[in-house]
Amino acid sequence: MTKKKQIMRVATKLLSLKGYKDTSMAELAKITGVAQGTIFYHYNSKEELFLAILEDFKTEILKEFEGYLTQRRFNSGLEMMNEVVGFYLFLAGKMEDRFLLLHRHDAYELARVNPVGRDYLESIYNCFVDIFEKAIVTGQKDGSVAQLPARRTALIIFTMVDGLVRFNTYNLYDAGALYDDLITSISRILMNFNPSG
Amino acid sequence: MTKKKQIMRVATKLLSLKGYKDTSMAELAKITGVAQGTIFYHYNSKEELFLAILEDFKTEILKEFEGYLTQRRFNSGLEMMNEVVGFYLFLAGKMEDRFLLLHRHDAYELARVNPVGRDYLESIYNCFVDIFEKAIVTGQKDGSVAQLPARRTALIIFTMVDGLVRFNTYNLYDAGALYDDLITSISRILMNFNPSG
DNA sequence: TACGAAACTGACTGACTGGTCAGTTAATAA
DNA sequence: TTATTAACTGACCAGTCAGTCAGTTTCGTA
Repeated sequence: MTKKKQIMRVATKLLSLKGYKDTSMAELAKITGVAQGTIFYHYNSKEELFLAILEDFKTEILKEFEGYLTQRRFNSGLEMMNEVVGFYLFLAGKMEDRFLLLHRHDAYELARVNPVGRDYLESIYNCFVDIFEKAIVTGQKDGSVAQLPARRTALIIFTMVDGLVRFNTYNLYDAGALYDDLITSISRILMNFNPSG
Repeated sequence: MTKKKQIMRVATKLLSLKGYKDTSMAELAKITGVAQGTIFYHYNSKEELFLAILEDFKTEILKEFEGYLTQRRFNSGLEMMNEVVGFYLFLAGKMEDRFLLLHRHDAYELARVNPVGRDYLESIYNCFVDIFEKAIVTGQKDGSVAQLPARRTALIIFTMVDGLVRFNTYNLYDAGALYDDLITSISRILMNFNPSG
C-alpha cells in the first residue's frame, strides 16, 4: 500500500476515534510511521486530508449501494424496507469508523464552510434517504405500504435507524437489543390497513 | 449576576456553538469581560467548568419536567405521548444551546472518563425516556396504546424525536416541516387496533 | 479604622499545534 | 551513466493552549 493510502487509513481511524481537533498531525505521522512532512506532501492541509476521507467514504458508499441494488430483488416494498434497514446496519458495522465520523460535529462544521465537503455529506445522506424512499414508493405501488408522504416518511425512518446506530456508539444503550423493536416500529408506521384504497 | 454565573453562561454558549476544543479560556475570559485567572479561580479546570454546565443542565431539566408533569393532565396515553413530544421540542427550542451540547461528542467523551459526568448525562437521558415510557404504560392501561414492550418502544421513539432535533441543528433538512409526519408516525407505532385484547 | 478573607487580575510558562522548507533518497527515462 | 522528477525526511517556526501565581482590589465585620 502506498504511504498516501496508509496515511488516510490511519487518519480515518484517528479522526473518528478522537475527533478533528484532538487528532494531531504529529501523532498521525508517528502512528503511520512516516515523517510529518510526508503528510503535507500528499495533503496540503489537515482540512484537505479530512476532505479526502469524506470523498473516499462517499465513493465507497455509492459503490456498496449500487452493488446491493443490482443483486437484491424484493417481493414487496415493505419487505424491501426491512431488508434495506438491515443493510444499513450491516454497513454501519462494516464501516464503523466512518459512521462514527458522520456522527461527530466535525463533518458538519467542515460542510458549513466548505461547499465541496457539503456536497460529499449530502451525497452520503441522500444515498440513504433515497433508498428508504424507493422502498416506500415501491410498497405504495404494490399495496404493502400506506399512502404516506414518501420522502418525509423516509426521512423519519432514517432518523430512527441512524439514531439507533448513534446510541450504540455512545454506549448509552445496547442498540442491538432494539433491532427487533425497530423493525416492528417501522412496519407499523408503513403498514397498509386498507389495501384497496 | 455574579461573575461565576456570567462565566458559566458565556461558556455554555461558546461550548455549544464551537465545541470543547475550539473554545479557548482566553476567548471565554475576553467575552465574559473577566481576567483569565478569574475563570480558574472559580473553576479549577476547563473540564470542571464543563462538568458544572452539565450539572446545571441536569438540574434545570429535572425542574422543568417536574413542573410540567404536575400541571398537565391527559385524556389518554396516546394523547399524553403527543403532548410530551411537543414538550420535548419546546424544551429543545428553549434550551437550544444545551441541546446542541448534548448532540456533540464532547459530553460523551467526558462521560467515558468521568463517572460524575456520566451520571449527569444518564440522568438527562433517562428523564426523557422515562416520560415517553410513562405515556406508553398509561396508554396500555387505558387501551389507547398497543401491548408493545414499553421501555424499548420508548427508546425507539426517543431516537426519532431526538434525531429530528439534531437534523434541524445540522441544517441538513428542515425538521420543522417534519413535525406532523413525526406525530403521525409515532401514533401509527403505538395505535391499538384491538382495544379489547 | 483596621484586618483577614474572598474575589479578581494579567503577565507569564511550558507543552503542543499545523505547517514549512532545505535537503536527502528513490524511481524513471534518455 | 546521467539528468529530472517524485517521494520523503525531520529540524524548525510562529502561534495557541490550559493553567499558574504573585500581587491588587473589594468586602464583610469587629
